[in-house]
Amino acid sequence: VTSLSSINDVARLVGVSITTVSKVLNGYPDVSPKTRKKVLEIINELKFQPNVVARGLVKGRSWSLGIFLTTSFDHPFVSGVMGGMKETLENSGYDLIYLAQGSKDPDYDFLKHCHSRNVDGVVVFGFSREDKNLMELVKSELPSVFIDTNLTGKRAGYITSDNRSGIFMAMEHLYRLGHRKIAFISSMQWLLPGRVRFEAYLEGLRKFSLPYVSDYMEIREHYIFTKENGYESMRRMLALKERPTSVVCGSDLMAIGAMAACQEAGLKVGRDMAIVGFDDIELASHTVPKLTTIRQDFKLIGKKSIEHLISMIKNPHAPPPIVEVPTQLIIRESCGDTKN
Amino acid sequence: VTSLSSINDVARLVGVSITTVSKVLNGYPDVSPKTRKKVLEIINELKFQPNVVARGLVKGRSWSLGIFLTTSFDHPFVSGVMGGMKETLENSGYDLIYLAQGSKDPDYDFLKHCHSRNVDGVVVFGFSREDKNLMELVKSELPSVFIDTNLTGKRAGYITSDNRSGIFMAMEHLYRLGHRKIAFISSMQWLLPGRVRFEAYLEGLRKFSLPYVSDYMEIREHYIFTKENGYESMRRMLALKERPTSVVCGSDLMAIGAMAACQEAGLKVGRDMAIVGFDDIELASHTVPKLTTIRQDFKLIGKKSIEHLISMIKNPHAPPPIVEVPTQLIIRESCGDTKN
DNA sequence: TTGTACGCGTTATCAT
DNA sequence: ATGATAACGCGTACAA
Repeated sequence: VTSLSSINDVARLVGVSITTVSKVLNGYPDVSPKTRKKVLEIINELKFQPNVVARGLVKGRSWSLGIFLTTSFDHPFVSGVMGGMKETLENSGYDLIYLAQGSKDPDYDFLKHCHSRNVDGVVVFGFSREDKNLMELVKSELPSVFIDTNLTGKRAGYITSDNRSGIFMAMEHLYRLGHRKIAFISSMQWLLPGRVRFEAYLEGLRKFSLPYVSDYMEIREHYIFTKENGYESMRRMLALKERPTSVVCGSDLMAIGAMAACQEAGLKVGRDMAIVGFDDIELASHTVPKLTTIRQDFKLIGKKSIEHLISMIKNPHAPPPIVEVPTQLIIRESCGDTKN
Repeated sequence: VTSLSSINDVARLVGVSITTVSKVLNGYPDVSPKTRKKVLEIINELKFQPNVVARGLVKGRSWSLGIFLTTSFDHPFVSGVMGGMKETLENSGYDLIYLAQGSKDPDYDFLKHCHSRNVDGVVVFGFSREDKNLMELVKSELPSVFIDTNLTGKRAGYITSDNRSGIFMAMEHLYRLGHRKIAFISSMQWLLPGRVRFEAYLEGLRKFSLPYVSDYMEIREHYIFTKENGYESMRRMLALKERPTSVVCGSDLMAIGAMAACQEAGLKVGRDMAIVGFDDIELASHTVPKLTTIRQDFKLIGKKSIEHLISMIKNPHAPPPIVEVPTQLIIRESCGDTKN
């Protein structure tokens, strides 16, 4: 679909060349006041608006950003982050193009798709850093921001949460409450957050001089941050002769699954077992008992990713972002530390 | 950003005109096998991919769809529906452009934005049907699909849930359980789902020969489907001399708020008060007691909206959709009908 | 079978 | 102050 009225129509009706119209459109000074006035009138009359696509073709700037997704939109993390993007997008002049990747095509190419759509920059969501498509993007000249994938390049940076501190806060909280047997249930080693959280857990063990007990670690490779996996892992832990008194989970959903396993086993979460989650999704404040968790600032992640992307586009020398958005310990009831 | 290599580069390297390259690109028969072969080779070598934007300029088809949002991405309804869109989008050849509306500009124009971006069609999410922007869209030639707004035009249709049946199912369920005092807490008369649900409630009253008690209806105009509003409304109801024994809520969040109000008043939901929600968001199955609710098929709504939009684009005579996606009663615990 | 010329809607250079 | 003209990357009728 093309514009109903083009710059040609405006020019014709005013009786000037399209060059002149273009000049008033772009605020050039060399056009007489009366001509400018007439042009503006016709523009209003015709409800004309310049075609940003055609403009992009000649200017080399499309005023559009691309976004790639692995998981779907209906995922608290994705939708939360995109919520943050939306606000930054408005009034920025940029539109956001969801680049739908055909799952059919085996050698589908991210970079090609970007060029084909003329996007000025791209946001990439939660892919593995080994993905050859990402490697290509990183090496390219296209400004790109990765969320939760620690890839960098001349024009590529990333945004993620400060997962390390998050895990530390969780462990410190438990430690202060007297826990010495702190288990860990998490997922997906091959994605940044999974890796970092696990490493932080190990580091935390040393930090608080806690013993390394491999039975207390459930982080199978193929794991995903789901309720079901949390449930299964917790069941295994509960079957241990000497079971942990507390568990740090890689996600709220896993924590919720773990809570279910405890309740099923007749344990009271918050008294017999302390559990802390990660994310602080809506659900976390609605469980019984309410979940103590590490909050990720979804909106800020989204906001920063767009801000940095635009900044890189505007300024060729802007350094690619490497930012860790602070996490926060939200104390509720699942560690038994409140009156309940 | 423009393509690294253009059709010109290919032509030059092969030693033919760009016309010939274009022909192999578009599968024209009139090109010799060897020429075609050479062209294909260079295309691979250069990792060339035609610029879909430039192509759109000349063909009048951009292979892109627009989407307007009132609320943000981080809303169970929006993200759920978009999840359904995603799957249909992949392999469809279309990309989805989030059209960010500058909140600054008072006379920002949807249609203009669409033309400016050359989108082939547009999905509009949850605006009021009185919105002048929507009126303009409906009257235009641009294929458009409205979600939860019953607007139609020559090239415009809508998709929504079968809210009416949903409310009926809820009321019938309560009626069968013996309830005769069925209250209604809902919101936003000016949006389609709000209106339909309320009308269905009134109709249900007649259907089941229940008395019209205005005290049992909380549907203030400015209301939004939030937990807080559900909470407030329930409190008011509980203060009634003769209070209802059951409540149908316009959303799960409202139902959750209502549950909180009941518990605060010392009532046991499921025994002293039956509550049914609407939506079946993730949260609904995690409340205590678990929420009985009317499920909307988010994904199907998303799927259908894209399918119909594409079909309208491909076929100028395709009738605009007017579809109501079935809803479903999900019986859990909040009406006291299960062992708990 | 191949290439010329024009057009899509716009901006930019350079005369006039 | 204004307007040809070329260009952006591509498709296509028509001529060769």
